[in-house]
Amino acid sequence: MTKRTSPHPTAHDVARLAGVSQAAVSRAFTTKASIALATRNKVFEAANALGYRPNLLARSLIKGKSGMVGVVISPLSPFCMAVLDAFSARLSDVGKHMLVFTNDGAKAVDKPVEALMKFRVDAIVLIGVRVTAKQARQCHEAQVPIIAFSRSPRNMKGVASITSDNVAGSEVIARHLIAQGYRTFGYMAGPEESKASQEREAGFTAHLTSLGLPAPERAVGQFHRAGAFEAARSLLSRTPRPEAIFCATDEMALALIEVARHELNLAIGREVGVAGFDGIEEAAWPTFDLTTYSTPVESVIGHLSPMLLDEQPELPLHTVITGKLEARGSTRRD
Amino acid sequence: MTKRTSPHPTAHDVARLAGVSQAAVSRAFTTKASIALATRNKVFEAANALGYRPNLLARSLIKGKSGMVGVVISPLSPFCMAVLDAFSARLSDVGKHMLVFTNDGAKAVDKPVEALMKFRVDAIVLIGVRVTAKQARQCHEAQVPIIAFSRSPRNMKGVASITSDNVAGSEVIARHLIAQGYRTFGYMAGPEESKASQEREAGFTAHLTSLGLPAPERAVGQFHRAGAFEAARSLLSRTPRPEAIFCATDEMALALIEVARHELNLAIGREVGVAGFDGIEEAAWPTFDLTTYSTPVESVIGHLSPMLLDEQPELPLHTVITGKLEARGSTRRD
DNA sequence: ATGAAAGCGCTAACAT
DNA sequence: ATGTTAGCGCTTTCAT
Repeated sequence: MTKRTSPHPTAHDVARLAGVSQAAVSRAFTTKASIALATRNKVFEAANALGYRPNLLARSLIKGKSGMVGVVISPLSPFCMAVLDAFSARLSDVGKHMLVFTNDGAKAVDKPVEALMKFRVDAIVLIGVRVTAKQARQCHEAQVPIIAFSRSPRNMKGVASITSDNVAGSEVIARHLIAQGYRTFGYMAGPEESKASQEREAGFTAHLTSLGLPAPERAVGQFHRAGAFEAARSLLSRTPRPEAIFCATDEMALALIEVARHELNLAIGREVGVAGFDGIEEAAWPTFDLTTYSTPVESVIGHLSPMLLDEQPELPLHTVITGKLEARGSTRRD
Repeated sequence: MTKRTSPHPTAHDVARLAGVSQAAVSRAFTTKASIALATRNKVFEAANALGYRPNLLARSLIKGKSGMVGVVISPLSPFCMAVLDAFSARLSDVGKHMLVFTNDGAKAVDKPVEALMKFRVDAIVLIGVRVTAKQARQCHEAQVPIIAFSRSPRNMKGVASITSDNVAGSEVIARHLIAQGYRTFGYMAGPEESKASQEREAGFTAHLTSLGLPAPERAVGQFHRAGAFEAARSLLSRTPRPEAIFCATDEMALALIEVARHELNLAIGREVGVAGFDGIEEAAWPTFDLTTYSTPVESVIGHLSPMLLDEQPELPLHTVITGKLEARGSTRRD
């Protein structure tokens, strides 16, 4: 078998070899098409001999949709990568495919989104990146649903969103920190324009002040390691030093732990409490043992999938995912 | 503007509005097509008003190639993720796109590869996954170049490959370990069928035995964290314990460090030397300070790109990338 | 420089 | 159940 002649044999080639019509070939490769078993077998045999593969581009052209989902993701974040992993697995389960762009964090993702539209993707998923309102409107007009996860403007026309319960989660962190005996606090923020960072700060601060405690010292860590190092140095060198520091992401919290330990020789937990947000794998590593408010990835994916499969883009517009406190050693004082 | 009527206006719609032929619209969107500036402007104006976007699926159908590169990647490895990041950036630079599949490590990736072929991807890149010889042959016959990076069988017809200099690098590690005063050794392997792990072990062992030293104790860590934990416990509890342990990947080395520190209370470097391979970011973190032989990602990408752009798939069949020893605290005895 | 016409490889009526 | 026909939205000769 496989004595191919052209690099990409067509349904026509197969039809000729099998002695059937080209349409029959099409049917043979379509589940639930009415075709006699005998013909189907003839077709498969011929197809096999030629190394035929249905051209999905042609199929997509007719169907008006490609079976591909566009993904734009900010590269360097571990949490986003975890979501991407899980999402990818989920997609192959339902026979869809992933057209992926990574985007340098800060700038808006209009260019990649534009490219995705030209490929007629069935939907666009934004992971940890922002899109402009203009672009969002265009997607809406083209009837391409766009779903933003994490760090995205809410209430944008045509953009569904999935987020962690930033406010509530941060309040849980605050409560936990206080229960552990810490009394003065710091907050390490992401970029100022990040909705997620704003909400986490708000939830954290609100709980503190509601108890008559002072608002946290703050520094901006930009959601990445380099920025977090800077911010950590700033936060940890204030006098008096905050007794516990809440970082807007685990990734930044990890960086802070390293600065505290290796540059300032502080005992994590006892001399300075550290908490993060997201629940990335590394947080659970014994080395870090980081207290965090974790957003279960499976839950994110669980909410994502129906939005992609259903034809109604109007179902759950803004979903908030409830996470869970993971109390660990980084907030243990003794 | 943008008073769209259909969700996906076609070149025909634009032509009608602009009062030109449909072919003119096509030319307007083609660089280096002969078209009068005036017409082009009329077309752009109309296109803009309608929210027209050329359908790349249709274009691909004609051209016989899609402008997409297929990527199959094993999910959980940090090193592979780093390569993916860099590769993605490089691809957008040249206007190509990435159709991504992740694959549960162990099993062969024939299914994803098959799917990619149906989308008429221009090339397939395998990152840390293996493909069967049969599948490779089929790609070759379909004239879809396939490029394997890391962990892939060499000398497979139609498969170009890029690998680290596993043997030489591991020898460098051995030499370094000996120079630091370690005399008995352990090796943590990946899956037995992994070419990369085999080569790293061979290079390491060969150097030791050439010096009359005993071959290393070994355990299999499977290239992932869970496996590495097991292997680490096994390796570290042998009597006598190896003075230094070389792990086939940084990821596994990190796990070993955690076991040594937190389960066995060993001082890394002084009581047990640890070295890895790859040069992932985490290795440089102060907490780990892991000695490793690093493969520069930029170099990988640098070799990958020409294979994708050139039309000759016959240029550099098997590329070996030279890395560099990063000597750090995890192999300092004092 | 521009339009008319012929496909790219496939699916989806419509016949039979 | 099967063949025939007409497109999907675009690029590309070929005329003009």
